[in-house]
Amino acid sequence: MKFNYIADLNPIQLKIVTTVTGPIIVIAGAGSGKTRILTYRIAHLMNQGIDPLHILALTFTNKSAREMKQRIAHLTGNINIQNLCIGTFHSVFARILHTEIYRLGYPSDYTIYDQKDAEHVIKKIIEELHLEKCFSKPKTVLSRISRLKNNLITVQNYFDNFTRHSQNANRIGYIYQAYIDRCFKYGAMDFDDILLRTNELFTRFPEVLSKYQEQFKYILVDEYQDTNYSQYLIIRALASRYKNLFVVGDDAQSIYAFRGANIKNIQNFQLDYPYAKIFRLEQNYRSTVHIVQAANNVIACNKEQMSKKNWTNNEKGEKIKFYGALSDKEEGDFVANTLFEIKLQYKLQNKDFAILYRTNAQSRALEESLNKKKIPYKIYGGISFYQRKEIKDLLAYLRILVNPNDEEALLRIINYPPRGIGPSTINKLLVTAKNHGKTLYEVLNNISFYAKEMCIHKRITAKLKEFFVIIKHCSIKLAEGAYATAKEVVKTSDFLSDLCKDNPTEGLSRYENVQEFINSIQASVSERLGYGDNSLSVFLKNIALASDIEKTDDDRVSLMTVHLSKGLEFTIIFIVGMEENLFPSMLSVKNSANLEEERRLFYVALTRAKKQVILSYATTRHRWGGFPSRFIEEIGQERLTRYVHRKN
DNA sequence: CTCGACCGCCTTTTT
DNA sequence: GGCGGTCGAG
Repeated sequence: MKFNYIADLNPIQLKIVTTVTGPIIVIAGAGSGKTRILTYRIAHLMNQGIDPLHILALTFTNKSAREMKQRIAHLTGNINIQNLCIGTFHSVFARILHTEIYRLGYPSDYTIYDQKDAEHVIKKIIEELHLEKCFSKPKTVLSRISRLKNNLITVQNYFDNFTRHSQNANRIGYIYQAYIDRCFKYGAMDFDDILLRTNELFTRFPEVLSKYQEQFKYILVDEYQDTNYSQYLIIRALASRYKNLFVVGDDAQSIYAFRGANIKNIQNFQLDYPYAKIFRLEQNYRSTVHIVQAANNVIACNKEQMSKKNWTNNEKGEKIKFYGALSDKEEGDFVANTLFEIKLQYKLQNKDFAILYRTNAQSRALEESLNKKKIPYKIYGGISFYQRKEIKDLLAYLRILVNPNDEEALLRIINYPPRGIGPSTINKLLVTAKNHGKTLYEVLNNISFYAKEMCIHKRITAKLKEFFVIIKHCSIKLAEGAYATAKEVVKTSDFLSDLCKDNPTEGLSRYENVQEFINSIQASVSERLGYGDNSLSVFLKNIALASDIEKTDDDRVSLMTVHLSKGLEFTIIFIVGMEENLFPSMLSVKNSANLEEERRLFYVALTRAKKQVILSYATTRHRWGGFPSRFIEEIGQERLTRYVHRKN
């Protein structure tokens, strides 16, 4: 299979794509053809006769993994494309753990906890240790623990080196210990555990590491500037035998420090691999001169950065536009109206436009305005489909069937829909389980035996039995697959009747969500047919790591946070909410490192656009509102025009 | 002891 | 504007 490297790539790109072995780092400016490099390189490896089984490509989002796979399939004509391992760190290593984790005492059908699940476990631990006064927000505690895990700091390590006789630090240590124990007992892992346990696996079982070193002889990492220490160690371990490690990144686009991303990973690559070849891609093929220069002006305000000169041969284009609105509502109307006009003027499609914002909460005002104008849109991210209450409830039923130790899931549904099992009964159950060293599931399974000791009413015992019959009944269906099981859960748990109770319209949409979910199971199961795996278990892991159901690719305006927009491009970009304390966020302005990350975030936003960027802010907004962002000034007068305020 | 209604909270960003 | 927590009724 051949494709035309020469015509599609510039000389540097060609060199990068065809240098097959050894460590390579590419510093790739925005719009410099990074995705093209990655896809062509993988296609080239395959054309050189390298078995796709030996190639591992790690991306930052599932979406980019999917897109990359499609492009490679296109380039290579589909040879063995399904053997190619492309995915996010989390999805790739979750899959590896599925086969290897038994070595660490976890079940292969382990459950993956999302942030809300993890927060809830932390919350219960705080309550049990009576530390509510010290830590009112589980979220904060979880993020501290997350930092420790991402830096592979064990509990012991933490107590030895980081607590320094501070009482609060010690308390965090106790919660950390309890959290790890509990997750292990539940057969559960949070997102950080997937990376942490992979490291543990590779360290404790060299033969396992060796196996995957042999499998993944060629490793490619996208968005290397956003890897954390835990991810860095995994890559280093896997690549240490063959050293065919190819990383791409741009320090100017590092926007995940809050999640533990460490910019040193990219800066120190050449220390780890002294013979690494380094390439720079500085020509921007995406944007106009005005956009590239505006972005350069903005990023130049940062002190911490590797120097580079991004430039373009593209047309000059139009200046960045800036509009001041009176309210968030009016800002939405401005965006909808302007979008509509530009679309007619340049004969564009809806999907040529994206509207970007700093926080998910900003999407609502935009939705209303777009609806008024009848402009179809799609919101990415936000409260994802799988995080909706009704879906999480249904998921909890499925989780408990696959992994009976998942107490978090069990507690979620033991009284949902309401069946008369309240907090005090649940507490008795927990105490009994603890006293006998049993799991909650085991106690329920044998409730007649424990009922007397627990001093519960016959009526309540009956309720508990009734509940457990539902669980048992559904687990019989497991053999028939995920789809049949989910349908059985909905049927026997009386799930749907509860949905419409309070609010008929909202209830209907919840009902539809459940329907859609069931359908998606069916689709996913038929897709996966023949894998010979417990389909429900695999399905649950996949959706824990997927952010959303992919909708069909129709003609809609895209709405998303700036974070989610990284790696994407659109003809026209709107960036709304350009206000001090919103963008940059108020939590970042006190600290220069955080402010610089916000600035990189704005840099990412600007460089998504091919032809035009339109900025706006509102003087009043639900909570904040106010003054134009400092970033507006940083664009530079020669790149910016301000709208004269129109009265509508 | 459980359920449902109401009140007040808080709002970065994500695998 | 959505969620969790609290309080009063059954």
